[in-house]
Amino acid sequence: MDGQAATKPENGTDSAPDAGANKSAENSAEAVRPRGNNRRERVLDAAAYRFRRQGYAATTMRDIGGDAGMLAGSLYYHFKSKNALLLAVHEEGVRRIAGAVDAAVADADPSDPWQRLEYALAAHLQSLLDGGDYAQVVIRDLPADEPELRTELIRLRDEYEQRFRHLVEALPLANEKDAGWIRLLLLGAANWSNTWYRPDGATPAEIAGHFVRLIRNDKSMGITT
Amino acid sequence: MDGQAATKPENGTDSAPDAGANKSAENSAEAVRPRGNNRRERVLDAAAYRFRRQGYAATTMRDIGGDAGMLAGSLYYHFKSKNALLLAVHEEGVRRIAGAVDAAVADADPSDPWQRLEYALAAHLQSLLDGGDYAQVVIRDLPADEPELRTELIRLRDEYEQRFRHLVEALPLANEKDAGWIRLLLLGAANWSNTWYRPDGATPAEIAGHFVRLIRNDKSMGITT
DNA sequence: ATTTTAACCTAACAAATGTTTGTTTAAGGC
DNA sequence: GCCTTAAACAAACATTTGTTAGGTTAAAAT
Repeated sequence: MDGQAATKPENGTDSAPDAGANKSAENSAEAVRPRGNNRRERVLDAAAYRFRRQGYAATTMRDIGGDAGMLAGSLYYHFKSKNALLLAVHEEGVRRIAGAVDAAVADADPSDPWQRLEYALAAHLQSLLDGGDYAQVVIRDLPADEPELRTELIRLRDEYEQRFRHLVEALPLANEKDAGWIRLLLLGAANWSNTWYRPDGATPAEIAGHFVRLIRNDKSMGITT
Repeated sequence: MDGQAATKPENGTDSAPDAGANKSAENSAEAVRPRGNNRRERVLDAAAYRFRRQGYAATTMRDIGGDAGMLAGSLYYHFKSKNALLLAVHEEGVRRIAGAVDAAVADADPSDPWQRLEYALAAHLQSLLDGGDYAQVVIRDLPADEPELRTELIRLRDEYEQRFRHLVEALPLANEKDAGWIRLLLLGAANWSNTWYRPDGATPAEIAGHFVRLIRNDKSMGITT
């Protein structure tokens, strides 16, 4: 009984990220040449996509494989375990969001610490809300089991948030002790924003502007020009 | 026949919430009379405990059963499914945190909307940080699968947060449009606080005080007395 | 043409999962 | 004493899980 090809996954039931890349576009060397490790990127994209929507525990290797256009077992050619996949997503996420924030800060007026903070917060929000799934996973997905992995992921995130610690400490505040609270207030509200953010509402830059303005008020003291 | 008692879980391997209630205290009617539905409460406590630490997806019915002092199958006498357990934890959590906030607001000066907001935020933080596991689950655990359940859980939380909408709208603001941003800023930062909160640091009331003060500044306009 | 190798598939494994079914225990009412 | 019933157990169930082992394909190197 049974045994008649019960499982036939073939390709994902719902192509999530972009499972249609190997069509008939054989112009030169893209679809017909999986020689480069561009498939690993697809796998990572699929993992980030699923981890963001369902969380780590609720995501199966078959989910990821389906989205990446391969079977679950094939994933182990690119990553040695599910944990390794999560770690890779986190690392890439931190890389992206940190790069975005650094670039935004570099664009700001070096003599205006409030603007620097606002630009950084806007980039943080942009990465989190409109940017891909990677940043979201970094912020939200911290599995409780496997404490070693958890420690490593927290270390990655703390290293990133260090930037905001410096940005806030550079503010001209009446009470320097407020720096820590301002950072916790802004970063916490930002990291929570995905629960209420709507693409048709305020943009990340606008949100950052509102948040910074609310706590700025007249707290600045120097900066006369 | 047989009866070698292969599996003998008896009581949890690590008594998590408080698995030591049926000792030898048979004073009148507690340990010897499981007639009341006091076991259901233990099950709910265990579920809240696990859901908070591991999240919904990573928690197994055997985990909960172990903590509650029974086998996984026995849980189905009290709750008809794992989803039902999560829903019950959410309902109880909303009941508790809403009750705490309402009580705190009732204690505040009715003519001082800033104090009312601060007290409410303090109670919210207290429930979230020092209060049991229920409130934490309400805030953090929203499983993505089973959209019906998710919708119901979000409805529960939104109903609760409605209180803050009213509290913020009662503030004497220079720009009324800021009410929404203030609510998102404060509530977001509060809901994120469990990632950095340490019991030996600032108390929930102190945290609420700092947060409210940071955005208050001189935004108030009425309230001369 | 042959070999190599990156990339993937097929097929299974053992363990864990949520849940169900039938049975047992013990307390309380009659 | 018997009967009812709340509460739990014991044992399985059908899937699903992460992971592995060996086979297959096609492009690249020799």
